Amino acid sequence: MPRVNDAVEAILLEYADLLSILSEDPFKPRAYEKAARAVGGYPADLSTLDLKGILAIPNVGKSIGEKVDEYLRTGTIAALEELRAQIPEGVRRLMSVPGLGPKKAMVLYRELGIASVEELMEAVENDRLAGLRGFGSKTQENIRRGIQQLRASGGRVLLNVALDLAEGLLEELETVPAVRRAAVAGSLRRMAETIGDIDLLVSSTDPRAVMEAFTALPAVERVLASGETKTSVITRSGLQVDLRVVAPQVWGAALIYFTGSKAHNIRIREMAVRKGLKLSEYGLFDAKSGKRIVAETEEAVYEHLGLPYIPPTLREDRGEVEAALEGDLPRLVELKQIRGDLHTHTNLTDGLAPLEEMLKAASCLGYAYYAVTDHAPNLAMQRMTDEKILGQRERLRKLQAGYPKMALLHGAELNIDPDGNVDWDAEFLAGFDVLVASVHSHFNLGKDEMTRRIVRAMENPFVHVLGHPTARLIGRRQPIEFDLDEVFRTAARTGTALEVNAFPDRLDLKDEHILWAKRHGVKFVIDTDSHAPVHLPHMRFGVATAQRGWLTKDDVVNAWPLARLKRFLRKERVARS
DNA sequence: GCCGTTTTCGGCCCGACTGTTTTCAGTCG
Repeated sequence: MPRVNDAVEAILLEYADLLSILSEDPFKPRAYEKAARAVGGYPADLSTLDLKGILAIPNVGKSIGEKVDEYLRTGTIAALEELRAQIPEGVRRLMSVPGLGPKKAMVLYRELGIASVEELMEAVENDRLAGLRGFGSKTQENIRRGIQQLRASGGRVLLNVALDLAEGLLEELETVPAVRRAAVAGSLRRMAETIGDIDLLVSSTDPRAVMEAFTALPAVERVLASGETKTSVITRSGLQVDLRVVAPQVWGAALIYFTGSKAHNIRIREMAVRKGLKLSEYGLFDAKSGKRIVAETEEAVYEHLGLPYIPPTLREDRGEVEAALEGDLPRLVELKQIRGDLHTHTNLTDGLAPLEEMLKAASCLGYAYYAVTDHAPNLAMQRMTDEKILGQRERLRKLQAGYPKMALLHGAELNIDPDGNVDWDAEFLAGFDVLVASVHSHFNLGKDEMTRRIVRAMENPFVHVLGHPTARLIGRRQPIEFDLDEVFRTAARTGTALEVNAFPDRLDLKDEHILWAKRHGVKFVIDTDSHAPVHLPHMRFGVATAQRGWLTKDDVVNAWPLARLKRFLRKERVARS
């Protein structure tokens, strides 16, 4: 179930956006943004708090606290409704065009009445922006390109958003008496990085009752179509959900069919044909007699095709059918094999929680080791100093006694500057247990320059991990451009692990690049980049992405026992210095 | 609007980049 905290976070962010358009005071919207982040990262469920409890959340004071309380009691905020009445929703969406902020969005609305991305595109095409103060030819071109980028990402949502919604719907469906089994299918079951719509599968002998219950769910805003086998709805969050209902005896065949991918299905259907069989969502049939052979479980269907079970995260027709036939399917890394997190933050820099709280939350996950890697000084906005990070190390060493089962590692997230240098000199760097180095700025270097920059950072003997290698933010920032082969070769040569960043808007490296890098003999680390305790469980998205990149336990250094991890960190340092 | 003191109001992560300006506003991270 999505937490109500997430809904409140979204509401406060909307309030902040509207204020940034309407208010001259730049600090007010920032106060709402800070409060929104604090609420999203707050460990307690807001619905369990009274006003006093709400006011205990950092950065939530009287004014915002009362608005949150109002929302929890009534489902709406009067002040927000007033702002909404002044600014059409489309104007707010203008700000999602890269390069457009609140001020320019307001100029467009006030001067030209532009209140949607579509109207903006039309205005650009008809050259109506010319002469508008602050909108020169380059700005117009940037807007045009920005809109194209926006369109390319379509109406897709991030994996965690779709999964929260889907799991909530499943929970509710499972309480319906007519529902035998219920599962997520489609791209969401394959854990693709973004999701266009949610596919749910239910088995039942009474489809009509299931459909009635489904369309009556509170999350459903509008029913697009509803029949005996398929119903499509739009949820309040704007996401489309397709529900299919099948007979219990064809569950497995239907699950394969609706999980896809389409390309994977085509491959295995072709295999069936060559064997004199026919595969559909209703089962595997003998082509001649039309008699059903198997359908009840996925395993049975694959087995009768002469295949082992293929995990959903592999079903992309990237060679998994061939590998299955050869008996070469990888034994994919699993969440329960992950022994620690090597990239996390605290409120010493831009995290939301103090060191102690992060450690406590991590130990609840049963980790054998855990690294704290706050930002280094060159990311000036974080105001890190040598004294602060050494003080943190001292605190961490003292806290170790309280965690007999979890080794506490002290690290930092270094900044790779345009020349490939990182924060601090060798002597200072040598004092850390683990160091992640990442690109945080200068995203627009030429490809060769960018490649040299990253290669140089990996050649630094103290850098263990290249953090979020392409620096992309899904739907918001394009990946930086560099020579992937060169970087992957360097990672293998220098023994630098490439990060699979599990944060849902990063998932960086992405699945295809992981698969590619693995062929170079690279080792990986799956990290959450957590900025609050509630981010630590994002590990599942990183593991799913690693699975989509065919990684096994042996490929992933934080699936190794502590002793082997330490050898990796030590050995590589010696070998390269 | 929040916070922390300077206990009643002033500061609020800081810096770079871009495109537009003619000395800077807006946007971004």
